[in-house]
Amino acid sequence: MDIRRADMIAETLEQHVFAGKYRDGERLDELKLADQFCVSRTPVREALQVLVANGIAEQFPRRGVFVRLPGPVELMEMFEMMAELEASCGRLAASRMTETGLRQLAEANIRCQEAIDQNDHAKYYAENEKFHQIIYRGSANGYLEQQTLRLQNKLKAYRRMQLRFRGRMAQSMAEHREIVAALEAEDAEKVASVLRNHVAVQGEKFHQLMANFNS
Amino acid sequence: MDIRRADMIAETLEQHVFAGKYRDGERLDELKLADQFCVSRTPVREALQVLVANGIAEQFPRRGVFVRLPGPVELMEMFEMMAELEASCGRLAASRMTETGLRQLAEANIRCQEAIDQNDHAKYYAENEKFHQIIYRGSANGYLEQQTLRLQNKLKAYRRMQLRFRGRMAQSMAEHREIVAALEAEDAEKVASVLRNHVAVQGEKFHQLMANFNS
DNA sequence: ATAAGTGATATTGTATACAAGATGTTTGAC
DNA sequence: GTCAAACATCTTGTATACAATATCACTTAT
Repeated sequence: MDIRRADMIAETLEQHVFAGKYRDGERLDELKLADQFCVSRTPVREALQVLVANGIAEQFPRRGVFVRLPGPVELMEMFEMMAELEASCGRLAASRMTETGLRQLAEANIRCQEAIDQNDHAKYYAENEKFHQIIYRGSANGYLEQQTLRLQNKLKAYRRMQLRFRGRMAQSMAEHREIVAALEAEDAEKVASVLRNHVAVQGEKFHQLMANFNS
Repeated sequence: MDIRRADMIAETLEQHVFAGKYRDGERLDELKLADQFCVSRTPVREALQVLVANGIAEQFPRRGVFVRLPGPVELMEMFEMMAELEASCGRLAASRMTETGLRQLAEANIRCQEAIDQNDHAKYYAENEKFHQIIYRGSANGYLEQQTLRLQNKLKAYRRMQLRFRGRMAQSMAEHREIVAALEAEDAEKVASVLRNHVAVQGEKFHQLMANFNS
C-alpha cells in the first residue's frame, strides 16, 4: 500500500519510540537514520516532520529533532483524559449500541474470562483491548472513536504494566460485567462512571508502580 | 522564532484551509505552492506532511496531497466530541478550579455581557472563547487542555455561524452564569451536564443551518 | 463511434549538492 | 590555569537533479 518510504520510516520510528528504543531527549540523527534505513536524508526528514506533528518528538530549529517521551505528570494527565474519553464513549454507546455490538461485547468478555482461567496475561491484554474498542465503536461517533483509539495506542506501552498487580485481572473482569449490564440497561450515567473508574484505576496503578520504582 | 520556512508554510496553509480558501478534495500542487511561497518544493513537501499528519489533508501515494474538509456527518461528530471534552474539563475543574480561575471567569462573563449590550458579535465571540479556555485551564490537566484547545480551534470557523441565531447570545450568557454557579458549588456533575448541553446546542444550531441551506 | 493501446507530459518521490548556522576545539592572552 | 576568540567541523535547511509513475492525448483497431 505504502509506496512512500517516508511513511514507512515514520511508522517504524513511531513504533520504536513507543517501544522505548530511545531515551527521552535523544536526538534523532538524520544521517544515522538515513543510513539505517538505507535512504537519503529526504524521506527521513519528512518522517521526522510527522513525528513532530504527532507530538512524539520536538524540533528545535537548526538544532535537530529530539524524542519527547511523556514524563510522569503528563502520563497521569493522559490516563485521566483516557478515562474521560472512555466515559464519553460509554455514555453515548448506552443509547446507541446495537444488538450486534452487545453480542460482540459478550463474546469478548468470554474470551477475557478464558484468558484469566488460563492465566494468560497476553491474551487478556489483547481481548481487553478489543472489549474497549467495541465500546468506542458503539458510540456511533467515528471521530470520537478515532481519537480514543489514538490515545489508547499511545498509552499501550504503559497500560501493560498494571496487569501485573495481583488480582487485577479478576477485578477488571468484574468491572467489565458491570459495564455490559449498564449498557444493556441503557443507563448512560452508570456506564460513564463505571468506565471512568475502570480506566482511571490504570493511571493510579501506574502511579503506584512509579512510586515503588523510585523508592 | 521559526527559522524554518517549512513550519511557516505549514501554519499558513492550515490557516488558509480553515479559512475556506480551498475546496474539499482540491489538490495542493507542490510546484504552485513552491512558487507562491517563493521556495523550492522541499519545504513545501515537509509542510504538506504536517498537514496530512494533522488530518487536514489526505495523501495518495504518487498522486498528491488533497485538502480534506470535514463533511456534515464528521462535523456533527466533532461538535459532539467537543461537548464531551468540555464536559470533562468542567467536571475536573469543579474540584480543582482556583480562586483566581473563578475570578477570571467572572471577569470574562462581564465582558461577554458588555458585548451583548453593545450587540457586538465579534467581541462576544472572542470573550466567549476565553471563558471556555479558562475552564480548560481549570481542569488542571495540561494534556486535556491542549487537546481541547486543538478541537476548539478546528471548530472555530463553524462555531462562528451559530451566534447569528436570534437570542442565542443572551441564552448563551445565561448558561455561562449557570456554569459558574455550579463551579462555585463544586457540583461536578452539574457543571458537566450544563457545559455539555451548552456546547452541544452549537452542533444542533449548525445542523439547522445546514438543513436550511440545503432547502 | 467506442475502446484499448501507445507515447508524451506532468507530477511525485528520492538523491545529491549547496548554504548557513551550531558545536567543539585549539590557540592565545591575561 | 582559566577564559575568550577564531577556526574547523558537523548538522540542519533549502535548492536542484534525477528516477519512476500517473495522467492525458492521440492513434488505431474493432
